[in-house]
Amino acid sequence: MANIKDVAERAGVSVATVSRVLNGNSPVAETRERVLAAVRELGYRPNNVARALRTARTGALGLVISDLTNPFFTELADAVEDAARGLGYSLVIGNAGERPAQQDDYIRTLLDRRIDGLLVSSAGTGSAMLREVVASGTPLVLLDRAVPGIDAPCVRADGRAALTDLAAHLAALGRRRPAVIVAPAGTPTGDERLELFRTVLAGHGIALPGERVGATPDLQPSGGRRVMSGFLDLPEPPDAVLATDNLMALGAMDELRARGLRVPDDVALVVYDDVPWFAHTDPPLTAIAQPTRELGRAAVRTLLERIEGRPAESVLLPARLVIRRSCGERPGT
Amino acid sequence: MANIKDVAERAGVSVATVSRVLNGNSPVAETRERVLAAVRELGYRPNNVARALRTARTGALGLVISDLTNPFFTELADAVEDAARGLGYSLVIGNAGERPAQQDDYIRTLLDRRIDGLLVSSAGTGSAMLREVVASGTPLVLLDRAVPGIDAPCVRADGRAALTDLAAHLAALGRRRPAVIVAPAGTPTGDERLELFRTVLAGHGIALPGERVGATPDLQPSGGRRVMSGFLDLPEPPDAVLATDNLMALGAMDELRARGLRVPDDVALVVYDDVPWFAHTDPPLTAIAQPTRELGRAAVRTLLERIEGRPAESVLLPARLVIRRSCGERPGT
DNA sequence: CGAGTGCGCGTAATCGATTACACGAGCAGG
DNA sequence: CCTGCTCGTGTAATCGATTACGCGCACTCG
Repeated sequence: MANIKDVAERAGVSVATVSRVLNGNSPVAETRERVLAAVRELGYRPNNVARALRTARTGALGLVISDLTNPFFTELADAVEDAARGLGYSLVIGNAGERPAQQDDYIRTLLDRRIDGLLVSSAGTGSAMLREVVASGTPLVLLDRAVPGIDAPCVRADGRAALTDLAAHLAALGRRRPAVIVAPAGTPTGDERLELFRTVLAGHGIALPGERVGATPDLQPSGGRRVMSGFLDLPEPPDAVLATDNLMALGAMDELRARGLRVPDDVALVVYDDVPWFAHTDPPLTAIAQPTRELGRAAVRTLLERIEGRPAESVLLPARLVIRRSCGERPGT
Repeated sequence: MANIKDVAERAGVSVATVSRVLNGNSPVAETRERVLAAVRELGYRPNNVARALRTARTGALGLVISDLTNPFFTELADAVEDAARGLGYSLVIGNAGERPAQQDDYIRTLLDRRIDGLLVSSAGTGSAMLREVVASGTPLVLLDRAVPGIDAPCVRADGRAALTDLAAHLAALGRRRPAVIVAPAGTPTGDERLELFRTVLAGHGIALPGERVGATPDLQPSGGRRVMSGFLDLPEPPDAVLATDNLMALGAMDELRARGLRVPDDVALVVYDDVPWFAHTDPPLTAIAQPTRELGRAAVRTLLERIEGRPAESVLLPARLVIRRSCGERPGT
């Protein structure tokens, strides 16, 4: 591949001039056309590695995502990628697969690659590497999941309004025995969503006893199914179930179908995360939609603030309740 | 951040020695411990940008994927990422969103970044940049979609056996009027799947007339729904429908439900691509499962062959039919 | 005891760009 | 006509690593 020296020779100028023409940092006159012609003829493209070494800017962002195959994170990654490209950055992606050790591995690799900034939706809460990132001075923005003790802006969705609406929705439909399938303890979002929901339910005089809260070992369908099975075996089974993550809801539906129960007639079902598929299930699922693409965009924007040395705030975007048919007909519909 | 010079000073040796200790290329004796100690104390990590410049190896692979939000490609990307990491490579990802122009953009960026190798599941068939990649000598492997005129190994799934099984399955269940929802013309996989299916159906004396072949403008659910609607309006509507890509099947199901038709009683439904969700729909969908993760692994393996200068062959892995309940009960079940 | 061998290490070139500094030419003002 | 700008360009340092080459020392062997 042609390098800047080849171009300089062909145009009969120095490498400095070529660089200046290409970067437009300082005015260049008559040689300009000759340089551009040489560039065209040789098909020259600047070597980004060399440029990165000299300028200490790689033009790449790192994204460490907790689980790429989870549709919520897929969409988030897609949005981040899109936003990054729009701003002229490439994206180096790492999938932690919900394993903190692998996450640390990735962060290390990304730091070694001297990415300009890092986005992390942390798998665990006690990452030593995250601390190192902060110490290294690499701009960091947390995505979807805050990590206590890490001084970095966090971009995520606020479920309060949506959960408040949901509680009202369920109350209006006469559901009095809600249950929640939560992510394993330690996943910050799970616990938080549970507590919020409990609080807003209380506002309607509806209790959420511990027996109707079931944690899964992971975020997979199988766990959702097991928890749902436990709920249905209770002397007083729930009449409405909220799954705090999307995949778990699938398993929950399987169990309901296997027992011949119907949604929403026998049990109402609500999912946290509105992945496109949920509009196509039978019945279409009422869901709490996080503004996924906006989160991705906001995260990149926030990261760029940090990269450019400006202070950056955490961002909290409201999630909203999308009412479909899995809780029963809306009153007045 | 500390660099190799800092380490050398602290250990009282030259930078060459530090490099040698760290890379183990040539024997180093007594100073070894001092160097390692200095590395530890300073928290030194080699700068990958500088290393890449010098060695002309970045340790990064590029993946340009046609549509990251399509579950098939999500899983493929995940598998590629996993395999790449396992071999010590990072992955720079680009989502073409089925737009050839954006794909070319990405390929260009990746070449500029001097990635060691490139994986592309091409959005279009006439990419000028792909030609340039080959010309540039950057190792290239095509993924899932072959591109005519591009001399690079292609890793994809062979649906012949699965479609043969499917034809037999449908024939055994007495379905005589199959239909196919295909991807827009120009998507190589779509056309190929259609022709294969037509051929194997003929083996059972079943025809696939043009009126029961419907193309969608994109791979989205809405298109699938429109095509299905057209099928159902035919004087002789189909009794079995194959969707050649996963998302289109969702729309097709929507249309069936909207018309009060039942799967499989009224219409059998089969999907190309077995995304995990299909096991959780009602009814669970019979699908043609591509060996997605194996494809990802094979692609990375093939790319590495090319990177290391060995010749590499195309890979064709068999897809298989996963029978669930969307075509009716299996005879003998 | 001297020459040869090999090991361990330092010096310096190199990868391909950016950019500080200097220099020559052209031009304006006094 | 000389001084001093400005403008355009070249020279060379620099980013942080790897690595070819060479040197000195210790050891071995004749």
